[in-house]
Amino acid sequence: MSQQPGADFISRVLDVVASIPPGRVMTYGDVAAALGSRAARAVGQVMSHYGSDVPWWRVVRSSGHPAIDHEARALEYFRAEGTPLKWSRDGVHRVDLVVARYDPAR
DNA sequence: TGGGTGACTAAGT
DNA sequence: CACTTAGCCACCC
Repeated sequence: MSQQPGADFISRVLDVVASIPPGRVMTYGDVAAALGSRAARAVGQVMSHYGSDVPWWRVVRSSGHPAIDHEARALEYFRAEGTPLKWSRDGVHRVDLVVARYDPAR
């Protein structure tokens, strides 16, 4: 009990994402885990509908790829924030999770 | 109440 | 690492 007013799944997801510092990233699974759930997909759903008010680019997939169909937009933020990046031969960019992964509990 | 959807993840190839 | 298949969870109609 003791859930704060309006503290439903959506509000908590947005709160966690907003807590990610610049230059760092979290995976969808990590955000879900921070909420005590495994609903990585549900996190993505929330981002797609409510992510416009939070740094959604700081949430990436387990492989370090940014949100599907938003890679180009995310790249601009990554470069501006100095997020550690790695590149594939085709010019496909991806976050270096080894360096940039952020754990709110640590 | 039940079924479909998706800005996902893990495991196998 | 890339692609494919199956499993998951919360949301919406």
